[in-house]
Amino acid sequence: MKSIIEILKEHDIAPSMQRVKILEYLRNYKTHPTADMIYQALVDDIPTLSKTTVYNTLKTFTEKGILLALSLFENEVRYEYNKDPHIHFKCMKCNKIYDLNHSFDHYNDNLVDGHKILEHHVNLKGICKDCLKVEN
Amino acid sequence: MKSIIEILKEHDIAPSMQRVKILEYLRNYKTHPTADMIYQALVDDIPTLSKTTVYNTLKTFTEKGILLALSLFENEVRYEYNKDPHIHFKCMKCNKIYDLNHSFDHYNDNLVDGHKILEHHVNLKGICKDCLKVEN
DNA sequence: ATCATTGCAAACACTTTGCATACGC
DNA sequence: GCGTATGCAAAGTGTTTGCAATGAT
Repeated sequence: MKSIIEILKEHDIAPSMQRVKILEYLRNYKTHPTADMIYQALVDDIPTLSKTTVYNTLKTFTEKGILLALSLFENEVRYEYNKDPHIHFKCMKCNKIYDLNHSFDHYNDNLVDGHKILEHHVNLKGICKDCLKVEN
Repeated sequence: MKSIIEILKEHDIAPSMQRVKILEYLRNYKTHPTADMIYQALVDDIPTLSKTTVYNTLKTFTEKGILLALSLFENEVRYEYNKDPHIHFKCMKCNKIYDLNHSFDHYNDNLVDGHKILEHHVNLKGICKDCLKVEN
């Protein structure tokens, strides 16, 4: 597996402690965290960490194409590292967000009603496998 | 066409000037406005209108099922009245949001990877018909 | 020494809350 | 008159900005 530092360099980003830890976190935990969740997770490890740095870093990563910024179902931005085609599913009970590996080429490079489609985001909502178990 | 007051009563909402105007606006202008856009559009007509009332009203309408609150592509909530099945398309150039009448029953009442799907939101992004014309 | 990154504090934008006033039946 | 809707002001979130201190080469 490629090292975090390699990935940063490939994207023309100078490695720093904070940047490495943040990207590492996003690569390890595919939980679509918010900036605040990332901050909370890392501040024990880097006590001087500031939220500003987290925001700056996420912005840089997103601009350079390492991360994807998601507006899923609520009014907050979530970030993810995974770039493989997939869709999102959010459980209405436990609020967990799952990646589903349903590729969805339906609209790729296509014209729909005369509009040129460049991206598509499919967000599903319902009750997840685990919560269904608890219900029954 | 059903009157706004009828619709309100059907949903157990006491009609008031503000409520009527807000729902009227959303029924007439299918632009997926934010709370602020609605406020700006109506404040000339109702000079005493407050944003709190707009927020309260949108919340009530959403809870009672008259409106749908959308987290489309940015970090802000947009509201729509239209409940027919459709998907959203946002132009990356002019930022306009279109409704596309592609019903999308693909995932309806379905289990995907063991999760029970209750809602789906399909958001497309690209260049709209009009902006394509300007480009060429 | 230079240039970029970090991080505090303050500003900002959007939304919610507390509460007194006003309205409608 | 009573109960609800309204709207001001203040508080609460999530995020951005200005800028001085720090860090890396």
